[in-house]
Amino acid sequence: MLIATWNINSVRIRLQIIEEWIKERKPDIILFQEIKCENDSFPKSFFENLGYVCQINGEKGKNGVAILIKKSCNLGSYSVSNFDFNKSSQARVIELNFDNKLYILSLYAPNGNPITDKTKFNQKNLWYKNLFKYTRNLFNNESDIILGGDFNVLEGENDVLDIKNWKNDALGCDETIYNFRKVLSNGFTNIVRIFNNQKNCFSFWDYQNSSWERNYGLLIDHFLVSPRILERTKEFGIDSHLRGHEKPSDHVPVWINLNI
DNA sequence: ATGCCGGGCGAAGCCCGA
Repeated sequence: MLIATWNINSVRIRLQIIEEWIKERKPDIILFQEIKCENDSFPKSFFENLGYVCQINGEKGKNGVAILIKKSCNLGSYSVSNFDFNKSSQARVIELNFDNKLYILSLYAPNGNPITDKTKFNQKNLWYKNLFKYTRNLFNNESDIILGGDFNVLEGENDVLDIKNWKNDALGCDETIYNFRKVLSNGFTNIVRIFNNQKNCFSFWDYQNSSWERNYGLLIDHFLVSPRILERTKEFGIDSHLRGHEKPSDHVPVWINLNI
C-alpha cells in the first residue's frame, strides 16, 4: 500500500500535474497540505473520477489539509477528525481513525517566522506541543500511527545545504528542533532517516533565487511512523522530478510503500 | 534578498509562504 504526502500549494490549480502523478505513482492514500480552499471548493468529483474518496479540512484561501483514499483500499471503515493544535482556527490537521487501531494524519505545521513575531512563533510551538500530547495518547493505546506532512523543521544538518544560516529561523532554530524531537520521542521513526542517508535529499525548493536550478532545497516533508508501521515499510521515495514540471508546487511528493 | 516567485482574494494591491 502506497501512501504519499504532498504540500500541493493550491489544489485547484494543480489538477493536471496531480493527475499525471497519480497515474504514474498510483498512490492508495494521498495526504495533501496547503489545499488553499474551503471544503465546498475542493475538486471532489475530479478525484472521485480518479477512484478516490476525499476527506477535507479546508480553509478559505490558505492552509487546508485533505486525505484521499482509493475506493478499492481495504483498510476498513474509519472516522474523520480535525484538530486545532495551535488554537487559531487554522486547518492544519486531519485524521482518519481506523477503529482505534490505525491512525493516519495529514499535517501542516505552522511556519512560525519571523521568530521575533511572538504570535506566529508561539503558535508554532503550541501546535507542536499539542501534536506531542495527542500522539502520546495514541501510543499509550498501542495504536499504529502514520504522520505525514510538512513539518516546517530543519532537524538534520543535511536537511539544507547551510544549516548554520537557519539557526535564527523558525525552521532551524533549537526550539523547533526540540519540539520536533519531542514528538519523535513518543516512539516515532522518521522514515527518511532509515531509507535515505544521502546529502542533497530535499522535498521543497523556493520559487525564488533559482532554488531548483541550484538545488538549494529543504527537506521538510516527512513520514513519522510507529514501530509496527516501520517494520512493514518496504520502500521510500521522493518524486523530485515534479519540481521541474511546468507550474509546479514548491514541494514534491514524498511516499512510503507498506506491506499491508 | 526583511519575499527576488507564486499562490489567494478580488479586481489593485496586499497578505502569506520558508
